Amino acid sequence: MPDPTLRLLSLLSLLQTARSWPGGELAERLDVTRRTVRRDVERLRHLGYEVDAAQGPTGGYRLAAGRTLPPLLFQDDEALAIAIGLRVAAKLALADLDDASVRALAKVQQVLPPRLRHRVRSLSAATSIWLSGQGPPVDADVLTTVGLAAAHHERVRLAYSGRDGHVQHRHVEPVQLVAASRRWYLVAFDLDRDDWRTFRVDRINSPTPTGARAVHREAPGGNLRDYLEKARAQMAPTYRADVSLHLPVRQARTLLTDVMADSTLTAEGEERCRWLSHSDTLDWLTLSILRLGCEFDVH
Amino acid sequence: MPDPTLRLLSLLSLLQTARSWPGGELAERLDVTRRTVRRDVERLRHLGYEVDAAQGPTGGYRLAAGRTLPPLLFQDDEALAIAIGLRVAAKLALADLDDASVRALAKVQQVLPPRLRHRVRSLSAATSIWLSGQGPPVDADVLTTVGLAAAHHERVRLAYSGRDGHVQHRHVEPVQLVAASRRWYLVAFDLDRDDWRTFRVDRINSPTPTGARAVHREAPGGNLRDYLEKARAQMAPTYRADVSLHLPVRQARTLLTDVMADSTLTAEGEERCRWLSHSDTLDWLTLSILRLGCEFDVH
DNA sequence: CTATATAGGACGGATCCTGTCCGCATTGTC
DNA sequence: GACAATGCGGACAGGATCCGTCCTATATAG
Repeated sequence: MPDPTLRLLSLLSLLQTARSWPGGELAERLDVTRRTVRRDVERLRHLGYEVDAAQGPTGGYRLAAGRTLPPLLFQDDEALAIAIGLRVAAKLALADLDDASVRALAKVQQVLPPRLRHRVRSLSAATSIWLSGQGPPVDADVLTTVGLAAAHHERVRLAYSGRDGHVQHRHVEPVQLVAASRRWYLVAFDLDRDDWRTFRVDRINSPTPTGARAVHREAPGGNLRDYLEKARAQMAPTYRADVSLHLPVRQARTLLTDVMADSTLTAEGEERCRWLSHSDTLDWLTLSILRLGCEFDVH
Repeated sequence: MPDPTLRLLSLLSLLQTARSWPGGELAERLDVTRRTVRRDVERLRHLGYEVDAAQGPTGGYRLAAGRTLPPLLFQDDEALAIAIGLRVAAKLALADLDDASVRALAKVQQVLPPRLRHRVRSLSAATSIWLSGQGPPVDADVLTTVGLAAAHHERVRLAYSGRDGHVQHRHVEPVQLVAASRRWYLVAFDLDRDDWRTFRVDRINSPTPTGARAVHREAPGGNLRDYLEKARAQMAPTYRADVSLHLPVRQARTLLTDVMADSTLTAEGEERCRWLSHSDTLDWLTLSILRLGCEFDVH
């Protein structure tokens, strides 16, 4: 192990196995002296990674939470678990995490050794069963493909199914993925229409990056944030709910944190509260309420 | 940026953003010459990480899938997404991933900066709603605590609820987490009983590592694998199902990959198949079948 | 008290790293 | 077809770094 960089990475990897390592054992594994191990630990600390050390016969080094997130080194099966977990997280489309899960998934999948790729596929298929009925089915591969294209500034050809089931072929420049009310949307510049469009990701099929670089464009309406807000409003919910929940308002608030965005909750006495919400699918609304597992009156 | 190790990590981080970086830009960011960047890329390749390079004016470097999984560097929100995804994955208790998700989760949580910890908590609470009814509720914190203790070889005190709801306090040395038929089990040495025991994790409450190191013991029955097999058999399913599914056998097999373990599937003509399965909860069985969304006859 | 841990200073020789040259190959654009 | 921007890699030299080998101090479990 002649390269100090490789040795530091190995050291990080060892420390991440969540057990305590005596310096002597580390020295043996890394094929250096104990003094060098101490120096390496010092370097890790200097890089912002907190290494706890315990003295005495039962002592040793272990990695702790520091200011900075250290580079994470995973085994094959752990990486697999992460990929699967992220696909599930992406499907849930939690508004708070927005596209972070897609970015992380793209990061992992980009470097996933080929031998693990097919296992992700099959495991992912297995999990998808348990998530059916949890909102519209979004293909994680489609998500990462268009998400990566947006990051790469690459053009993409895709098939888009309209409401009537008619399939159109589009040539677009993806810019941003947005999750809103448990749906994924893609903001992109439509080269055929020569204007900005927002696509529902669950209606996108077989997106293929063309390899051509996207032209840098002025954000739609001058400001991407504003445009996204407008787009979200346009993807407006079609159904509204106005129900009285037989729950104390505080309890309801905790239970509904996930769907609270754009909905209001007001107290109706001690034991009840009123919930004004909306969604674009009826299923979703009823599911949200049923999951609370309490009595309710519909207004 | 005087330290070559830190620079190499930064380079990895940049390359992981899934876009193409020209050498000049990297040189500027890392505050070195282009020649040094080339040398660093060479070093990364030598470490087993595949770096694609494209020549010409639109060229640049980007990270690709190699033989080895590189150290992954995440942003705060990406790490958050991973933690949440893994908690969900752990809850689903996929047999194929077994304890890989728990190990990965422990790895991430161990080094998660404090500022992110509470966000994991609240987001996790939000997601748990959508997973209710997906098997018995397992607290991800309990999982990682006992999982870490097993890895650390640390003793743990815990409260264990028996079938009758009676709570017992135990002092154990955790050895191994096992997922079987969508339940988590902990194999541990019970210090009070002075013998090996298998605990259902969903019945464990408030586990606290004592800090005391676990004594190295001979595996129960001389072989941990065998013991686990026996334990799984003991945790035997109480309910059996014998149904005819109105589905071609091949389609059923794909849909049931996740629950196939310990169940048999045989063809009954072209359009039907017969499924013999078992589970320890009735809910689970019915849910499994209902999720298929096909007609079925119960024998 | 003793054994075993971490912590860290001092020193010297070997090694490595980096910038600056250089010529070369490849590719997209004008 | 010329040009410019990109990647590739050899050679060299001065300076920085690294690492093993001493050393002592300090904390902790048994």
